Amino acid sequence: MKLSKSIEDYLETILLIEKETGKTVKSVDIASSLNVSKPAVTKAMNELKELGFINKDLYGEISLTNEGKDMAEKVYDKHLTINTFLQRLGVSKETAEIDCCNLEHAISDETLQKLKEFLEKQSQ
Amino acid sequence: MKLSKSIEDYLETILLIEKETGKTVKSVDIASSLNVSKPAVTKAMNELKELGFINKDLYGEISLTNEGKDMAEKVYDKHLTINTFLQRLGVSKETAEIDCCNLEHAISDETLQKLKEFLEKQSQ
DNA sequence: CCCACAAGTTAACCTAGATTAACTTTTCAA
DNA sequence: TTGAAAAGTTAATCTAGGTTAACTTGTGGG
Repeated sequence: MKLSKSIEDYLETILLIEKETGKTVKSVDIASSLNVSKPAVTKAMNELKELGFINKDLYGEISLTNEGKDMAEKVYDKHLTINTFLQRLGVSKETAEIDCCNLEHAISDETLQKLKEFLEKQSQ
Repeated sequence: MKLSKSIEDYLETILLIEKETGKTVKSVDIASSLNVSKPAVTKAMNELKELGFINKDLYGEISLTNEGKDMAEKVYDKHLTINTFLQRLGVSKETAEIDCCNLEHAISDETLQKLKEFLEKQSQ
């Protein structure tokens, strides 16, 4: 299933807030984390619920379903791999963090795999 | 100046058609090359003209201005660099070509520079 | 030369993903 | 316990970048 950049960003953000806080996620935290408005979050959450990626009822808090968690972990894994790869290449921490947020939505599984292989070879 | 992915794609396409044919470019060729409709090209050309990147009058043919050519070359350079880099990493020709079309719009100048340095080191 | 078809444009519309304004619901501190 | 502030939702709107349908303009072969 190919998700939009936007939807991937929401999924990833929910995962990160869950990881950080260990709690269910509030809409307002997603909004401030992604720098979007509250209604933008409401709409995105409706879509994520439709897709079966989150549990949420009206005015309720947000948590990832198993399927949602899988998808979010996949996106976040790309993020981490690309970030590490770029820094290994000599890109600054700051630029690597910015770039990987964009690149993570544009990279194929095959290429991601090659990045991982490169990193493994390097660390041996 | 930060251009949209879409505008970058149009610029790059015009450059490639110019390179291939050595002539001015027809709207219909851009449409078929990018797999978009003719009206989509008309709109994009209006925007590119506004931006000073192409010369064109109503019902006329299309050519890049110096500024447009610079921008287009910059995008195409990213394309080539990323393509070469990915293949050097072991990514298949086919996937490299697909991925670099997406990645070229998402990568910073700093990261591009590091890719180039990597390729130079490799070839020494 | 002329007209049929190719090329280009215009208008109306669609979708995704945002926004602001105004409303409803929830929560927590006095 | 209650009411003000915080959180969430709804409605209306915007923008970018597409589409199709219908129109206008350009052009080359008979």
